[in-house]
Amino acid sequence: MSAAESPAAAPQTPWLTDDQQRIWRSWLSASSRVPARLGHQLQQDSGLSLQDYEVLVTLNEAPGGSCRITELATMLEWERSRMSHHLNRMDKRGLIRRYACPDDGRAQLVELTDNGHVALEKAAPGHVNAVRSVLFDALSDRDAAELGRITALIAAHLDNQSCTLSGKG
Amino acid sequence: MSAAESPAAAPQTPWLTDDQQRIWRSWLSASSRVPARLGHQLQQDSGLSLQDYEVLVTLNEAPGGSCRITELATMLEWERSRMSHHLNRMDKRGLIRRYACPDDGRAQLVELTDNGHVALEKAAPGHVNAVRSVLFDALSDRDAAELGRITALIAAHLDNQSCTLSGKG
DNA sequence: CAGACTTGAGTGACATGTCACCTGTTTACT
DNA sequence: AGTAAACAGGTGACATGTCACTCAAGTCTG
Repeated sequence: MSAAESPAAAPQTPWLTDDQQRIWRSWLSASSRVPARLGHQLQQDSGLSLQDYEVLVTLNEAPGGSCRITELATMLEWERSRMSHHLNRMDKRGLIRRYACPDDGRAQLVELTDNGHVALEKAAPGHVNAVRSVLFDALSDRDAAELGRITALIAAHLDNQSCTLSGKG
Repeated sequence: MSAAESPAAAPQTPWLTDDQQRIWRSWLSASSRVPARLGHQLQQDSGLSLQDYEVLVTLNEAPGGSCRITELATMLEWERSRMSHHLNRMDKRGLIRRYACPDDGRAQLVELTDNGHVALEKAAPGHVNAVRSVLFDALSDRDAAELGRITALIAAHLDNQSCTLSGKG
């Protein structure tokens, strides 16, 4: 539901083909609805947002149970200021804790609090079920594998072109 | 980067397999980065957000150039209050206009202003190029078709299970 | 070492999205 | 008609995300 892919064709602009439009809209629909559904489930069942959950998981999996804020932001593909704001909120709720990095006076390390661990462990089973229910139950193993392969291609392509994008492709 | 798909397996909870985790994370990464990239391009080049653009396109394609607010929200898969807030903002910027529906005293119709049409026509070529550059340039025709087929399956699956989701899948 | 530059983190203002709730209209049922 | 339910839309409070900016600590270079 996003791209004006053909409002009275302009001179040099090749619009998307009908097929491409269909693909693009399916993608948009699925990629906005899946996280919406999962977010609702998580919020209902655990009082966590999908974002909270991502932070909890990433910290939980970090070697030593902690990592730098910038590192966390990189892993989550978030902007640093978003990370900072979100950690403030999670800090207030007692889910995470920050402390100075001994090796680098500029850096802060983040780790889960006990509350954070508990929240994650309570939320995880329901969330995993929801992921399966929303995504994997819809697909054969072969289709799921295809989806993984194709989304990996897209991600790799984004890495390559980095930020070289504006107007003309 | 989202799901804690195996923190010390709990009794009855089947976690995701390693393959499923990889698929899931590729999907998450691609589906969050694609709109981020497109949003930046659009904002830089046209001063429109991706959301503005979606509204403009949908209205532009609507038969008669106008439609009801709820109808618009349904097409965009947005909540109605989100629609309402966003239309307020776009109204203030002179992109859209609302007026009473003659057939139904409850309803409002929305349409593009001249400014809105101009903004869309200026933004469209760059956005289309960006979509192609970000998504279709990464994929063979066959892969793109596969992506369309699979995302359509996911969307259809979401339609079916509607909101029957909470905890156990 | 001084000064310029880079890096890690945070902040305030503002844009956007969600939730619970309100108002006015239409529809359905009796 | 009379009333309950459903519906269209809107609002305020609050959660979240972005942008431009600041500050402090490390790094590099003459």
